[in-house]
Amino acid sequence: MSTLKPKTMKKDKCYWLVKSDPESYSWSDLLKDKSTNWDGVRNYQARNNLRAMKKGAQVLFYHSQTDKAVMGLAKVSEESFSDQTTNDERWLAVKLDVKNTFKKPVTLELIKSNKKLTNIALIKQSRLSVMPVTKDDFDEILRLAQ
DNA sequence: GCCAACGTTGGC
DNA sequence: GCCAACGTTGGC
Repeated sequence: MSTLKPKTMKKDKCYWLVKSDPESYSWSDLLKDKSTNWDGVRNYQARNNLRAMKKGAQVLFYHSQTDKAVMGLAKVSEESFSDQTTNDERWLAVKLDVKNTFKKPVTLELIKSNKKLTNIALIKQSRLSVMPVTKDDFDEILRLAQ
C-alpha cells in the first residue's frame, strides 16, 4: 500500500501572511534590519503555521491596526526553531528576510472588495497572526500591488 | 474608545 | 469535559 501523501508539498507550504502591529514592528523596521526572527507568537494555530513554513517560502507582510495593508514581501530564511524570547518550549519562531516593498500597499479594504479573495484567512480569521495563503490569492495580491 | 470574535483559564 | 469569566486582537 502506498501512501496518498505526495512527496513534495510545494503548492501548500510556499505562501504565507504574517501580521504585525507597526507600532511594535513595522515593515520599515524589517527594511532596516534586512532580517528578523519572527518570534513572540503565543497562539497555537499561528505556531503550527510557523512550524510548517519552509525555507524559501514567500511571506506577505501585513500591517494591522493603523495601516491595515500588505506592505511587502519577505522570505523564510530559516525554518522553525524554538522561540528565544521565552523559556517555554512550546513556542517557535522562524527567520524572515526582507525581499521587496510593494509599489502600492494592498489595503484590507481592497482585499475585502476583491471577489477573488473572499476566502482569504485574513478576512475569515481576523485574529490569526500567521496564516497560509493559496497560490491564487498570493498571485492576486501581488497583482494588486503593482 | 468600543466591541465582536476568539482563545485561554479555572471552577465545578 | 463543560462552560462562565476573563483577556487579547484588530477592525471600525
